[in-house]
Amino acid sequence: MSEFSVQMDEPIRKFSNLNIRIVVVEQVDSIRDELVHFLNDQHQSKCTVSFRSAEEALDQLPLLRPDVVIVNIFLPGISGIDLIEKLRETCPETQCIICSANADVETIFAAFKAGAKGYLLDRTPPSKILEAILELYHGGCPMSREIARTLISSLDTGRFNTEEFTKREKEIVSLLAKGFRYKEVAEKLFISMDTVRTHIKHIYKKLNVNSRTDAILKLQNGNNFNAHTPF
Amino acid sequence: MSEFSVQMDEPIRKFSNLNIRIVVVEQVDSIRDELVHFLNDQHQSKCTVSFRSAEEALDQLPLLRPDVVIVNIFLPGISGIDLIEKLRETCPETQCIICSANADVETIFAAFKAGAKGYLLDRTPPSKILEAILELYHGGCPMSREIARTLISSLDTGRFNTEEFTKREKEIVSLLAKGFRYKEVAEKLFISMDTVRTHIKHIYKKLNVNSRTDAILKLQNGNNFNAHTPF
DNA sequence: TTAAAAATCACCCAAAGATGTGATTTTTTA
DNA sequence: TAAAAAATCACATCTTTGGGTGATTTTTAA
Repeated sequence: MSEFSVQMDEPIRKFSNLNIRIVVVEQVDSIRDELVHFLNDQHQSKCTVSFRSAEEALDQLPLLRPDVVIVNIFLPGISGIDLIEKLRETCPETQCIICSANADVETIFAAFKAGAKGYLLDRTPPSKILEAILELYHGGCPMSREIARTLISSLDTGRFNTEEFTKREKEIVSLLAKGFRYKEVAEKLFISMDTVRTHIKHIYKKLNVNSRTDAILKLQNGNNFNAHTPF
Repeated sequence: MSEFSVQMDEPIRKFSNLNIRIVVVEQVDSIRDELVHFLNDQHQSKCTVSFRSAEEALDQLPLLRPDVVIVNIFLPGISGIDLIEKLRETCPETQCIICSANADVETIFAAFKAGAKGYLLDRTPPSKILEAILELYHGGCPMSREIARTLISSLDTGRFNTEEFTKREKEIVSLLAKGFRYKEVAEKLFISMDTVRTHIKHIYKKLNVNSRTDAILKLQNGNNFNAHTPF
């Protein structure tokens, strides 16, 4: 069995001749060469070019416009994440998979925010990288198991007991989170500003916070950490 | 080839006798029965019990404590998401996969926030559901391709041109976003509150906002919508 | 139908935030 | 090294927010 997050009713044509055009950006010669050779040995993929730094890649990629770029996060000079960030401008059709030894939430988010569509751990063997490429090519977002778990678990934390809120309070919380001023909330809901204030007092009491930002953080990230979380 | 987000250097033992204990919660008799029969025909899985509503499931599951529960999001009465939410208390070891026809970001986030560890589209055939179960059992987070794409793309949006900020401004933005008061920021950075104010003025000007919340929203969600976005 | 919960409003005060103007020192870079 | 950018601080003012107290009306649920 295999890898990556995939749409399940559309099996991947593992043995068809896709000739997906791939570029590898990896500083370490041995790793890069092994991967490039492997990809060229397969009938689904073709990797005629590779780079050892983001700078070189940025120079050439807009001309090459490959289907997929495999980027190591750790590069000399510009990082893999910044490279992906820049490629979205110059190579909008190209999809990127990032390879990283890091599996912390911050790095994962940074990579996906930058525009990566896949995230593999560094030690992933070439055969599995090819599977990820195929997965990506077919519309999925290939991730190492650990990455998927970290990502999904980071969404999990939150869940403040929003059931505690009344209907009106939920409306107000939602407007607060969008940045509306008390006055604007009042106008939107056709109630007085003092009433808005009262609702907010109740909301803050229930959330055990005392500022809008803390309330939003608590509702977004769960009971998590913010500046005023006592340790 | 196959499915789901997976750790790639630990191949799943597809043909071993795992006997993963599974429970299915699905309202539609035909779908439920087909899945249950399929799972019982496999040597890796065993599904001796199934329910057609969350209420029934909540009653029995704490006693059964299965390895995996397959929950349809659409159930009579309590929804699949709420069921998962409640199970985390009463069945903390049990892992849940949700099945849903919905593929919108809100529902996806709600499911994972509730504690789901996998998310499959409704039309997923039993054989693929089994693959998802195996994937989950091995520490992954199985998702339909479309789900993974929607989830990852939702992270992508943001990315305000953070390059515009100076080093100091980035520090201050980060503290602001965590809910620290001006005074606290000043103390943390060993500068005066007036200096903090000055930096924040510059930050707001660059972001073209005029409140902390709007700044955070802009940095989180990109140039997106907030209360004061002109239409 | 009665008690509880939710929603409404008012008034007051203090704390925090936003905005403007002006200025000095340090660091970066052309 | 000279100009530009970044970082620092001060003072003033006004707006917004947060918190306390108290009260009435409407809705919900026991």
